[in-house]
Amino acid sequence: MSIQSTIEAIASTLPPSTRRIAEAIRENPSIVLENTISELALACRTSEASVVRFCQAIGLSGYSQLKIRLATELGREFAQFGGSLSYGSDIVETDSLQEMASKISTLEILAIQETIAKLDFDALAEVVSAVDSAERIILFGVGASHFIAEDLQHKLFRIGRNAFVLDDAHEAWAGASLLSSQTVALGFSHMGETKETISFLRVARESGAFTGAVTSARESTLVATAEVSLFTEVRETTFRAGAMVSRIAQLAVVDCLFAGVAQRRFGDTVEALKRTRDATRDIRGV
Amino acid sequence: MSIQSTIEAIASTLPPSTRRIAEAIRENPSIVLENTISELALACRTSEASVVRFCQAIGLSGYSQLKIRLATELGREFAQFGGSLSYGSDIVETDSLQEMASKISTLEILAIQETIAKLDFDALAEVVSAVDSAERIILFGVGASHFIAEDLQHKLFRIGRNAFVLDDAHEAWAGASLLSSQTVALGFSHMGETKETISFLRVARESGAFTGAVTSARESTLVATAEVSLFTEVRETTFRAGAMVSRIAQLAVVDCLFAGVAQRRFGDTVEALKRTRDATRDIRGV
DNA sequence: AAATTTCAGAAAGTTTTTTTCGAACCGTCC
DNA sequence: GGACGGTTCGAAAAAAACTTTCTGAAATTT
Repeated sequence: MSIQSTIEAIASTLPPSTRRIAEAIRENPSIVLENTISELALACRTSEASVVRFCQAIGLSGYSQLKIRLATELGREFAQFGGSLSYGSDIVETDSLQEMASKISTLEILAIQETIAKLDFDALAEVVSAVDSAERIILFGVGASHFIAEDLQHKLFRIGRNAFVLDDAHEAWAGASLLSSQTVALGFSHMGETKETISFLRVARESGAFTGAVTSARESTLVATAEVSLFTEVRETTFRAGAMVSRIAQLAVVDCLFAGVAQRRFGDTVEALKRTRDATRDIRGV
Repeated sequence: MSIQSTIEAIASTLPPSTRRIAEAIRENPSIVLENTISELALACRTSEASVVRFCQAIGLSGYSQLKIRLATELGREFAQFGGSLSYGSDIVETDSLQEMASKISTLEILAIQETIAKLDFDALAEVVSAVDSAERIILFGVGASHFIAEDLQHKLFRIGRNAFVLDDAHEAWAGASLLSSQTVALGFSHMGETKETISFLRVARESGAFTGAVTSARESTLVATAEVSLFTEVRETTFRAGAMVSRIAQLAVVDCLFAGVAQRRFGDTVEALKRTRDATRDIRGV
């Protein structure tokens, strides 16, 4: 994982003095290359010691390491994007559409990268197995997470899996209570504390279904309720409209899940997708 | 001029001791990043002073400079030759989950990048204006595109816009025929040839509504029907399950559109989103 | 309110880099 | 051959940069 995304990732968990350093680097990474540790410390109104602590916090041995790693990374970035990458800054009133788009896309890209980088593939394999062999797959999510559930349902249906999205809490509980061991129940909730989704998973689990959660909150009730959890990596702190970014990350996870199932069932995703695509082509005009 | 070619150029003119350093760096540039000046000096059977003299000979102030400049340069090289290896390979039967996830995420990231890079911001501004001032916003999409429409509807609703998703073709035509100039109609279709969506936009346009399309097909009937079109960039060629990638790109466009509208209406997205977030927090349990 | 933990900076310590300076070397000229 | 101007070179001193340690302050918990 890149240094800059690591900084992004843990910036919010850092204590004030150390965080100022993270902010400064986020705004202008080359500050590290152009300044000594003392100068950077002064610029951040802190001490050299804190800069070293910061370096260690992001997994590096010290400031010299940071210099080299960041230099490598900036060189790489420059080659790819021509130097026009703006990490992390928040959307403000005066942003042009271009600036806004660039910020949003950067954050979305970052979210996908980090989510995939940190994805627990053992957990994913478990869920894939369960979904692959289940008789029914019940999906549930409220609000924005509802669309994620629908998206997955749509895709699973296309490869012949019996996937359902339950639309409201009552239906969900009723449905959940009828589940058996041949059933997989997946709950989607960004914050991991949506009451309905938690209840849904709890009832499903009590009925003997395999239960999985997709969320960004590792320490949440939802995670405690589910047998297996898949996590998205989203930082709401830097960009306040985190809903957009969160959803993209969830979709990335869903895509991996789907691809895994599709691969198992068809050896190759191609055949199945080609088949359904041919079918949908018929109902389309010219 | 790059450091490495400078070294190449003057190596022959250097005195023996200094030249040994040039040779060593030419053979393995990263030796500079991994060693201190003393270690490098030792490895070249010479002294620290000579290393510094070498640095000055190639126009740098000292060894630290060399480290940073070389790191940047090596990073750039890697991005050009080493970083692009995993691009474009298709998902195959034997891929592990990790490989698959990496491929999917790479393609999704690529799609976002290219879509935003090529986005027509004048067209976006037009759509933002229209959505901002419209009395009603009607969205329509079939299949996977339906979720995109729903997603946007959800978001627009949260900032107080009257956005609707029409669920089937009949409803869409009935709804579209009642539209007025105070209405915005947006149609979503990945391939741009979905019959229902085209009809929807046509009827809407005939009724005097402002019509927009979001699609990846620049030469499509949908684009011809709509007043303004926003395009996604998706490389179907490399990855046959293009639906996943296409959807992510569409969402990225939708996010920009939404952010633009939110910014206009509230100056800053923050307040509106905070407000609705507070509201939804109430209905969540612990 | 006391105890504990966390955080931050001063200062000491260490490593790394830079500079200085004199010795060795080399070719040239006397 | 030996003195001389020039260059090259490395040892060692000096400076700078970096890291570690320690202590007091602040925040948090008990």
